Amino acid sequence: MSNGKRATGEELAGDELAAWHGMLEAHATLTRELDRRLRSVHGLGVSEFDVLITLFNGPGRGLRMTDLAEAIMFSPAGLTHMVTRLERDRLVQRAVDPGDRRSFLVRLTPDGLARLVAARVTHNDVIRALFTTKLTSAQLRHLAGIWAAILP
Amino acid sequence: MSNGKRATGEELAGDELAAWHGMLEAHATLTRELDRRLRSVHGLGVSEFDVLITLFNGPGRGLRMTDLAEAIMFSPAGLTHMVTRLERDRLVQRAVDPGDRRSFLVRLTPDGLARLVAARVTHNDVIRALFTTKLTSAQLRHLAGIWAAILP
DNA sequence: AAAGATTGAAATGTCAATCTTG
DNA sequence: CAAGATTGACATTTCAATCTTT
Repeated sequence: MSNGKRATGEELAGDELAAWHGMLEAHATLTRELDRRLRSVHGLGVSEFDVLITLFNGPGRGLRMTDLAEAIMFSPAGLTHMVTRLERDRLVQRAVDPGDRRSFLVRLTPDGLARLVAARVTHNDVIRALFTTKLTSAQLRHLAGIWAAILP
Repeated sequence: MSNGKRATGEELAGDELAAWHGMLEAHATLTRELDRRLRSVHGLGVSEFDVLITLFNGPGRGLRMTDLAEAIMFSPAGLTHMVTRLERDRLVQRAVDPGDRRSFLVRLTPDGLARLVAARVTHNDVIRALFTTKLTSAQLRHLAGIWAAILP
């Protein structure tokens, strides 16, 4: 019984340990390299890229602060700080939501759109080079199923 | 062609996108919950736990700063700050390496060992509850193989 | 000079408290 | 009062520069 699942209280071992530890290592390795490349080539960190791509995919290239924070798994305060930086760099713009004046709509500026489009190429290249092209189609399919089973 | 791998320059889509995005979401979700639980029950964050468990697995319950930093994927400076905090809390102890006086050996104290042993139960319980028990044995095996294919 | 480690400054993100609008 | 967002204080981690030993 050197592999497989164990009972509560026992140590993680075998595939259980490899599955968990592998995710930690893979995540750290991939996001660090992605961050390094995005930062050196485009002056954007992974977090900044996530904001821009999420806005890009939103209706009208924009989103409310709350919805944006939820989408990228940021705290409200954290997002405020980040958007303040991005607005200073003229990549996004805030405007009061006419429908609910408590809300701010964040939108990509033309500069932000241009930076995003350029960075997206690097982003996808890195992910393919370090991740998806190292896996078979079956492995990619399995992985998608695994995340679906774990996430609510 | 709504699934599978794409050529360079194209957008991530289908299983490729699900595999990548799923890892980001799963990692964030799992490590946050793990951190919350470890912190509230044992007063340890995930990073602190990683240091303690890595020392525990080291020869003689200790490691050199450099080797410890490498094992937990920390920068040298980051590890120095962290070990300073852990030493203040009497969970680890630094001592000059007799063999090479540039090095410091970090060791678990009795307090550190006790905290680790207690926290490890919570740690393993959370990982099983949120992760490994939601997957079949085949999925765990696939996952282990996937990380092996990606990591160098 | 190179390796091991540390120091202080800077960047990033979270929490608690607060302000405004619904 | 609840929801949306912000503010300031704090914790954590990294980078560049530095110190000591090999």
